[in-house]
Amino acid sequence: MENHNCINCSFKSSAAKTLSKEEFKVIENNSALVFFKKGDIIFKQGALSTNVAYLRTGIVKIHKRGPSREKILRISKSPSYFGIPTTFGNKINQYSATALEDSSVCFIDSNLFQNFIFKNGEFAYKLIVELCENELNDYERYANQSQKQVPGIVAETLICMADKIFNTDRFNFPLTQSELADLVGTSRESISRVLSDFSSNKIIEFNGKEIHILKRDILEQISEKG
Amino acid sequence: MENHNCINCSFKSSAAKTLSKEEFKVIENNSALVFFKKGDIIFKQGALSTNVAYLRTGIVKIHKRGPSREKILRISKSPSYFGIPTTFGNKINQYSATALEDSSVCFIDSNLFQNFIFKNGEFAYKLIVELCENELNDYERYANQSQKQVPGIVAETLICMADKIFNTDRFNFPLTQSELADLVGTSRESISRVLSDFSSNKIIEFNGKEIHILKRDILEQISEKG
DNA sequence: TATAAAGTGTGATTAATATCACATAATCTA
DNA sequence: TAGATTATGTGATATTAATCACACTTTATA
Repeated sequence: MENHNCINCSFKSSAAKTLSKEEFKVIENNSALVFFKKGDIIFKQGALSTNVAYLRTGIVKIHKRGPSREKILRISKSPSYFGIPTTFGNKINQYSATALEDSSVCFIDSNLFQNFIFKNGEFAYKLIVELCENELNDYERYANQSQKQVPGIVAETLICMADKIFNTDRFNFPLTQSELADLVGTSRESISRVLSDFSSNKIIEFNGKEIHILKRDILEQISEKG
Repeated sequence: MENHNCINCSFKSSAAKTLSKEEFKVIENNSALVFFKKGDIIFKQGALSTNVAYLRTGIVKIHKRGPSREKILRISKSPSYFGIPTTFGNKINQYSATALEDSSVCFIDSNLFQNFIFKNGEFAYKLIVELCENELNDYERYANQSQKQVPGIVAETLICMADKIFNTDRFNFPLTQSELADLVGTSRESISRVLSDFSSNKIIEFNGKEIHILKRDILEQISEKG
């Protein structure tokens, strides 16, 4: 559970490392590397999906239309696969992916990918392990968030971002407050109030885009209390 | 996405079918079939996990301690695997499983299981597909529930149970109201009130344990509205 | 079968947060 | 750089559902 690099965790590229150089070349030669600007849609819910997406550089959000609004399911930073469930689980994308920073994505043909799974047991096994870790992580967040109040979830999210995406307590926040609301499942206004509150209590510092966690212990306390 | 047989969907045994008779015998001979009574704990969060659990008969709940209460992550009916993520994702169980009805579970040694993945690409591939479907289903429920109010989630849950577990609109409800509260993420009292309300409006009929969906269209409407 | 334990129903109250309304600030874009 | 668009801050109000309290009912168990 240590290799994760996103909120609610996409899996890392460790599976890919089990391929030999030759095998990896086959993948490289048969896949398109595409660059996306911040804000660009990488793939869209409802569209046909025939490729596995592998994030080489950048940060993306995985999101899905809910009954009344958009829900951000996870945020994933490179390197990670992020299109496997939607490609192998269904012919039609069940969620969208959008670049939060300039990003590059390798689209691997799903038949090619399937071939490697068939032929390379170790590769398949690592994929399975990573999908499992992913699921455990979903469960963790799912169990937490349904029992916490807004300040607790926001605190948890900030800590998680610092630890799993940026590896520092000071970073440029990749989301608007509306998006953060869609991630934690609350309203934009509530986010604004919670952040103001954290800020006026000197728990965090933020000016527009940059977040600086000043009192991590208190933030953790708020997160644990709910 | 059609093969599912649980709420928020565990995967079916289709992967196992790709094994030859001989291969399947090896698994059968090296795994223990254990019977559980309603209410028995099958495995427990925090315990060491060295087996993959395959539900042969019965219904189980997968649950996890949250910060303030228990959260039911999914309900799974046979036939299905339900211990893969916790076995391959971590050495320690990240969630518990408890029998909701008398059940029988086949515990397959994880090394043996891993062996089959290594050797049988088709088996591995089907497992991957099913894990992916699982994840998409989690996403679906996750996106829905965070945006619906209690009556909407309860309506959705009842419909889902009727369709995916019992295949009929009249069934013995496998959960207490407290458990249903832990599943949908609300309080026991709210569940009681919502069910009373549905009942007095003749949308459902229920006497203790038996649920009968009388007006499915209205229930669906409530579910969609939120 | 008596007694305990677990589960359920329902009113009153409280608390959290959604919603509405609008002001202000930042940022795109022609 | 002007004007438009998008993002944010904040008060007032409404609403949903949590919590508390307790009666009642069903189910276990000695």
